[in-house]
Amino acid sequence: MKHSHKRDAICEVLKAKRDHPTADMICERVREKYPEISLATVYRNLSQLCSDGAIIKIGAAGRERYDIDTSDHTHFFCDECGEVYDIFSDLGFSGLANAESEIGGKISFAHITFRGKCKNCFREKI
Amino acid sequence: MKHSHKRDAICEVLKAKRDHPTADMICERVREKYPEISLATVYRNLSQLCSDGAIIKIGAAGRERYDIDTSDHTHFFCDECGEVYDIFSDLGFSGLANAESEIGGKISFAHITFRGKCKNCFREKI
DNA sequence: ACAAAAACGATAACGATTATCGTTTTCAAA
DNA sequence: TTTGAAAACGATAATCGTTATCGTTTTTGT
Repeated sequence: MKHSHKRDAICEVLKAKRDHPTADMICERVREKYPEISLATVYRNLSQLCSDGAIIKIGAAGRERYDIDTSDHTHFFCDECGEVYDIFSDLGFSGLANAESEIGGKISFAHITFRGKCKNCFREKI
Repeated sequence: MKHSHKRDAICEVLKAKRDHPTADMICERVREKYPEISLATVYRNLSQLCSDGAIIKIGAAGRERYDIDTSDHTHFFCDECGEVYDIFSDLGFSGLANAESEIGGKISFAHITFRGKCKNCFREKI
């Protein structure tokens, strides 16, 4: 895993604040250190890091977000404020075999996301 | 639920073949009956049907697909041929409470999709 | 029959992402 | 430490799915 300085900075940004930023959020943050970095460079490095398996893309149609935690976990999108949170709890997900036998093929990947109101936004509704 | 002729035709197309077509697939198929229909009309009617709750959009980042079956079920995307299949099996999904207490908010929606190889593509690999 | 509302087709606009291209930086071998 | 090829870069054009605009046509209720 060789890293250029800018690619390193992108990883640092992802490590520093685990809020699953979008490409342009990452670009803004890296600019605090490298004010001249181009959005193209951010995208270029993000897709490279993805194919290296160093980071993952969270499937957020139309506006991708990135996560440096590649371990198996789930994401929660707050419909109110747009924040994205990690979920590490056991989801008691046992029906994979059922699903697999229904389609008669091979499932390699289960993608789960949640939507709703986060702690803060839920409270504010009072 | 008032429907224009073209909007009806779109629903017919969705009923006729449950392969979760994209907007332009739908456009092509409707053109067999209405050769002059515009892709804009297809999109306009699809989003109207979605907000009426008559159809659902399957979250397939970058290339949306549409399903006239609005009942609670899951989708399987074949990575090989791109086809999308329904899954109605019980997924034994019991961990919602865990997830909810972890985030401390309110989960209103769980979105699950599967990826892998479908029956046909899995067989062909022999 | 007729006016208002809804739907339409063509096409421009949009926003996120990717590709192109000429320049700059990195880095290992000489 | 020079040097040359590979990698990375910034700027910007291009792409692609989708949405918005707008002037025209069709439908609908009276």
